[in-house]
Amino acid sequence: MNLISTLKQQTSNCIHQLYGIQIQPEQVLVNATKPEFEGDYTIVLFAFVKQLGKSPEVLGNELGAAMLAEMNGVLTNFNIVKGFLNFSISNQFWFDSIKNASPENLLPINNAPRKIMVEYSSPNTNKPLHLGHLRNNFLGWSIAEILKLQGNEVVKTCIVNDRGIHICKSMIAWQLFANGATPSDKHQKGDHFVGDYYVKYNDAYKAQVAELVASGMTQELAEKEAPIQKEAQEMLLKWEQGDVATMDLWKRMNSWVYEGFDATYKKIGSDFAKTYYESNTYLLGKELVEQGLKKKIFYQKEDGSVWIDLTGDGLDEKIVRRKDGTSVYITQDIGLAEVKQKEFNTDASIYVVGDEQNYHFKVLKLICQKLQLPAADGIYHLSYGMVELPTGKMKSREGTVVDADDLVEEMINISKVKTESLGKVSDFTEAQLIELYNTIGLGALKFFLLRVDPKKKMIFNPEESIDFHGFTGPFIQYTHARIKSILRKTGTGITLISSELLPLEKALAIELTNFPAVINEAAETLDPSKVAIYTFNLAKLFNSFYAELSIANAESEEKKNVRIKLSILTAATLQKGMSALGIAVPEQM
RNA sequence: GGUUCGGUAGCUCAGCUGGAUAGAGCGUCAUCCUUCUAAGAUGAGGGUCAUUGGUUCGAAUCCAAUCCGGAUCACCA
Repeated sequence: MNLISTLKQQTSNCIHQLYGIQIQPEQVLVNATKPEFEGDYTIVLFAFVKQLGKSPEVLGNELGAAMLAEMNGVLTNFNIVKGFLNFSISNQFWFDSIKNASPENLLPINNAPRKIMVEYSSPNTNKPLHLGHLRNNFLGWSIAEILKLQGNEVVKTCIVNDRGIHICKSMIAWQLFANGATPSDKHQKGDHFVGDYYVKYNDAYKAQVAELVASGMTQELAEKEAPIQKEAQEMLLKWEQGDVATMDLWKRMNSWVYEGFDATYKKIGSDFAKTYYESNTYLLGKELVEQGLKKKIFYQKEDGSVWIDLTGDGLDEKIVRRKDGTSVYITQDIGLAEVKQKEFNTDASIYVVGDEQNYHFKVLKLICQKLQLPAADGIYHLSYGMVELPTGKMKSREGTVVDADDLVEEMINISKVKTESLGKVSDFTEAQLIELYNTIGLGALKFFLLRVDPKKKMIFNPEESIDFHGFTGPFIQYTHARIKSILRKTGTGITLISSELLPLEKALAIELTNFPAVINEAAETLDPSKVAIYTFNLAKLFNSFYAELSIANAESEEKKNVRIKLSILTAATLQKGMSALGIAVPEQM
């Protein structure tokens, strides 16, 4: 148990002993004492003043004395300022915490590990990945890692939206405009190649609509009647009927896309225990719709389409099968939920999907519950905000998307230029340099996307390149490399006897003990930004410590050893924290 | 219009289970490399916490109303 929990528990115990009143430990507010006051931790007394009928002064003195007796050796002193009870922690306590800690025991202890699925990435096969997908991929990966660090078993999965009208659009455009060209003919990544035909489809569609409107048709009707649109719809129908030629083209174009995706995934470090394809799950979805229809959970309209009425739950009516019998988005997600649960039998299933689909997941969970699927209660939507440009939302049709591959490449290039200009790695081999540029470039990008609260939308300005100073990945990577450099010189074989800690040493010791709590909090709130902020603060604190106090030339051997141990622990904690964000830390940079 | 998320320094964001004088980073200005990696450190400057009202010993934080912005309420996925 960490010190803060102990303090809460003891406060609860002491109040019970003194006044016979039960206060839950969670109700006790323990803060780090503000620097301008004496002490390390503060208990806020106001909350109990009324309940106990004591003045803050009296309560503080009685409680303080009781706590001091109870936690003899840990607490050395207390003082009261207004309603704040400040405790000083003994030097020995912090010294022991440094002494007993090691890179192997940094993580929280989990007595009730769970099996959790994290589904993320979920691309469509009609366009390449963009900046928004990167946020998704990094978030999904990071959440999985954080849950693992917390001691859970994690299964990473991906659902590929490989079917549907949007794929048919690319296919139609390819048939019409490609003259049989392939990605290798054009020296293009397959996902980019196919994405270009999706754009071509939209251009053609727009042109046809404009033409029809010019000939006197209403906009609304023109949008329905555009010939290319009808072709796409027919193709979807043919696809669902298993038409051989259509299936062949579909498989061929998808294989191009997958090649492209694989290259990107490899570069950014995304991986999956299992990849699902919507083309495989939608049929089960249709089957579940059939069952739901029999159980009268769904109902059929006159035109043959199937619906569920969720107005009783404060939502709307929702279609689950079209009148032509084809399935919609939610149909396949119902099937997928069932398939995943059968295959992995997880306690919870986290879907990393943008907040534009909040409604969809509300509906999905509700339908699964009504169908009494075992997966239903474990469904959790990790909703994240869109990445926007200063000019507004990214729109593929208007050419304002930031392409994932381009951005990654650019980041790696910038890190190369910066590294070369600093000239600190002249002893690296060519292969080591390439690895380093990747580590720093991706580190900057991942940290940038993970450092903000997932649920908030964020703004990315392509004009201003992502920073390498301050609250950034490279700053933390640099701090790590710097520590490693020092440790290479000082060695790490040390024995700690005792030492009076200086303020900066103590501050570092305190911050280090917070790591398990941070991991737990990030895991519970599914929020990697908590880890990003913590690692940044730790690195910053170390840098102040480093600037102020010499490690190799410390005042005494004992001091030197304490600082080496603090350095070892800081480096290990930074490494673990960054790994939770999917970011590697170099030994030298 | 319903639902929902947000509005904190010039910019990007923390802080939100109510607690002491609201914090970082970037940018601006100033200082520090013959001494462990300056991708660093130290300091200065910068705020009607959208607005109004309420709850309370105490509100950026909770409640209500209003204003502004996003998402969604699709037979797109």
